[in-house]
Amino acid sequence: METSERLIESARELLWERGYVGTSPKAIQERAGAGQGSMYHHFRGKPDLAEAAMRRSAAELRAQAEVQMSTGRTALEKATAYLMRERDALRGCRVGRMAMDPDVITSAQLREPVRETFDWLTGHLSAVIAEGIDNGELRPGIDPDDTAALIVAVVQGGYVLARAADSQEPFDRAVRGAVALLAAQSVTAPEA
Amino acid sequence: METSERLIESARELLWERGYVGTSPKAIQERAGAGQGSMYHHFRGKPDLAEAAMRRSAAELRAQAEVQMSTGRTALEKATAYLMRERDALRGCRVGRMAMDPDVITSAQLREPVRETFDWLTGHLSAVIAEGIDNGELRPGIDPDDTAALIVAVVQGGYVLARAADSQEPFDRAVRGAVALLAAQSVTAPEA
DNA sequence: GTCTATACGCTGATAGAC
DNA sequence: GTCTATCAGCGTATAGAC
Repeated sequence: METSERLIESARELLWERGYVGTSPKAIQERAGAGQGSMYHHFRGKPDLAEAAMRRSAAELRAQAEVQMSTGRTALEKATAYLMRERDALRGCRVGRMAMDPDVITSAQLREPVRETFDWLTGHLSAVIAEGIDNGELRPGIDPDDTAALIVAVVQGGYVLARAADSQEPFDRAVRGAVALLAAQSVTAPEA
Repeated sequence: METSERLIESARELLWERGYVGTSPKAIQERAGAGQGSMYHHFRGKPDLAEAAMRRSAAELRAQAEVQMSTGRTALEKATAYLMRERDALRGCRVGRMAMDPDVITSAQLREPVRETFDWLTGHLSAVIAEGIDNGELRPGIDPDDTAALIVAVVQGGYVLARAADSQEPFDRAVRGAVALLAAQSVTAPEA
């Protein structure tokens, strides 16, 4: 693999494990097996390399979400497929984690890929819900945008609970809780 | 205010703004108006001071949650009161934020107050839901533990969405989405 | 209790040789 | 493209005077 590739992949891993503030250029170089000069030849500095790494992780997340959201036939199946995808809750979300980093959130350059990703994700889920309502599959009482935000938030918040507990369990519970409440909105299941 | 108090309060603010990895002893001292020696006289080091600060924030969070969960009469009112409490979504949760910090999560000493807090919180919400089901107020189809985890996760995940978007809106949407789905579980509102 | 002095490795770069 | 200096400042303390 090329040096520039290895730097991006190393940055992706370290940003996932330690966040932006907790990741030093030196650590990235060591993991990539590259020297100082090499990194500064390919990238202007830490923010540039981090942006490249974050954009790649964001693209990966979108690709995965697209698979899940085209996995089911009904809106409920699609939303459930997104929620129930297997996730290592203790590792958390490569993209969502960045939102908690002070230096990412105060930099327009670094926040932008994060913003785009969640915008895209909630937008697509909202469309799925809206279609389900139009179909007559879901009760019209729920708001598509609110419900989409809820779904994405449950996953992101589930990571917080899992890491606090040092256990996958609260993540799985939160997701199951959301799936159960959504299922009750199906017109074919009038009772909870 | 005593020096030791000022150190704890400064640490609380900085941990909230910048996380554990992003907060240096020096920055805490400067904000507290205290010297190096002063801090190391009152605390053994950064982890000790951080633990004191986190335990105080955890106690504060529990006290607030107790107020909200005794605010309503019915289970639905209590859960809704917890969800709808006014929150500055862009600042996030003082306790939940710590769960994303690599040095907190890998230290038993620092993770413990975070674990306790979410344990306590989900436990109490679960009891509220269970009581609502026993009362006949809520449909018996939902699991109290799963639903409690969902409620806590929505709030924590809402912070992620808000910070990613640099806007309060997605947080409010996620919370409203959760409130709407919960309300549909009330036996007095058979339809969504 | 608080202060200043000292220490050593790390952070995030730049410069210039190869 | 990659490597090895070199750098000023920060991070996280410890020691000892006052």
